Amino acid sequence: MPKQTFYNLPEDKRQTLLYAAEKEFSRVPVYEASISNIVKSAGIPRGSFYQYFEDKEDAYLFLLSQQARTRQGNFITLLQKYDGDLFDAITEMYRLLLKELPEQENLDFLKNAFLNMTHKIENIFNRIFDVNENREQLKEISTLINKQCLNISDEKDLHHVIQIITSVTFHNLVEKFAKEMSYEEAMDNFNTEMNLLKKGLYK
Amino acid sequence: MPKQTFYNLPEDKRQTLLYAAEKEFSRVPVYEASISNIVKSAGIPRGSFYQYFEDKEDAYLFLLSQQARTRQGNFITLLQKYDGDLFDAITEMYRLLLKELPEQENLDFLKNAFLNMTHKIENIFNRIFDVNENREQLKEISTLINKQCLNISDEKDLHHVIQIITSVTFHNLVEKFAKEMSYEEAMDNFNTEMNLLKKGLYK
DNA sequence: ATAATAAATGACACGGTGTCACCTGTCAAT
DNA sequence: ATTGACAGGTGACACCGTGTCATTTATTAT
Repeated sequence: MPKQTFYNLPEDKRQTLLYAAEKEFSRVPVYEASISNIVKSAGIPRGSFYQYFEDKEDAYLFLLSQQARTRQGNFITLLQKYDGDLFDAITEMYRLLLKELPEQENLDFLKNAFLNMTHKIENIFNRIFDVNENREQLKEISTLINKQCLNISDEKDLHHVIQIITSVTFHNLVEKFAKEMSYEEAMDNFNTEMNLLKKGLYK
Repeated sequence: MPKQTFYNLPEDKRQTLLYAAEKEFSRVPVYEASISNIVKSAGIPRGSFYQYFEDKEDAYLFLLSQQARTRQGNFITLLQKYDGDLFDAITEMYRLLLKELPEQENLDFLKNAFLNMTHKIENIFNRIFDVNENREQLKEISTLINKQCLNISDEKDLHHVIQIITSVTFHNLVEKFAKEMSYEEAMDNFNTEMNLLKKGLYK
């Protein structure tokens, strides 16, 4: 959290600083961003930055959550609009996000936020469950899975199902570590989610 | 990718170096890890490190993929064991992973790998779709959603469904950026996955 | 024995971080 | 008007990490 001094700042100076920070975080991912660039661009001395923020991350998370907050509320509204259809609401939300993105001046900022290491790790994770190593394997898997599955009609669907399961598994794993869950807790969550997924896909 | 010189190294020296790197990446997340510590711990001069690897990330990704590779093959075997039941296979895989984790000497390494920034960003992302702001909202959402949904019986399930959708959405978003997909491509993928999810949950 | 090639080495230039002793401006009390 | 106290401003500095490169050393081929 920014320090009190940050909030005591006159509006224009605060905006200048935030703008400089956003510019820097748009240029490169957080871990490559430098405070030196921010203060240079904002025209404030180095020491002042530390008067306002704990460190680089502090400023970054403030910006991120500030941007997130502007989207608050949308979801409920959309849910009402689509009469409780969760998927229609979320699809609309996703669509809006993608649609607005190219026009958004903070596109690079968001891009960096989402790319930030994550995809590298997900790629590695995908490798653990890699089923695309060669066509033979995929055929084999397809045959095996079709014994059980109702809804997977073609290869594209199979790929997507694996995507879904991978991302949910990944999410569970990250959550387990982040919230320091016990083995039992983690398995319990995982099973609940897998069962929900299962219902839709099985004979 | 490590350079050729790395592979030319005598086995014991290579192991010492890898061990030192793993130790450092277990101590802190990649972006905090330092080459200085690795070379000090491995007892090699700084310049040598750059003889073997491009940079820190290079060594890190090598270690990660090396560890991932040891799990290769498991998945197909499990799939056969469970006669093509995708969920049983993946659940078993997850279970094994969690079960083995505490005994694994590289626990901290894996922990850092999964925590590495990701959860911070996911948390922010969750905030965008935040439906847990207050009980009232959750009730409201629950009522709305139950008009459409078949399988969500209690609040816990609702929470998990939202988790699933969030993580799939998140995954799609990261993928879109990582693979520089067009709007159409991204929406297409997203819709396919949402439809697969939908089938299981709707009246 | 010699040349050629590959690898090893560590000092160094560069750039970034966070701190701290000191400076400045403001404002209430005298 | 003067003082002191205090919040905030400032930038030089100590420290640490990166990647490079000229030089040295080892290895191999001729």
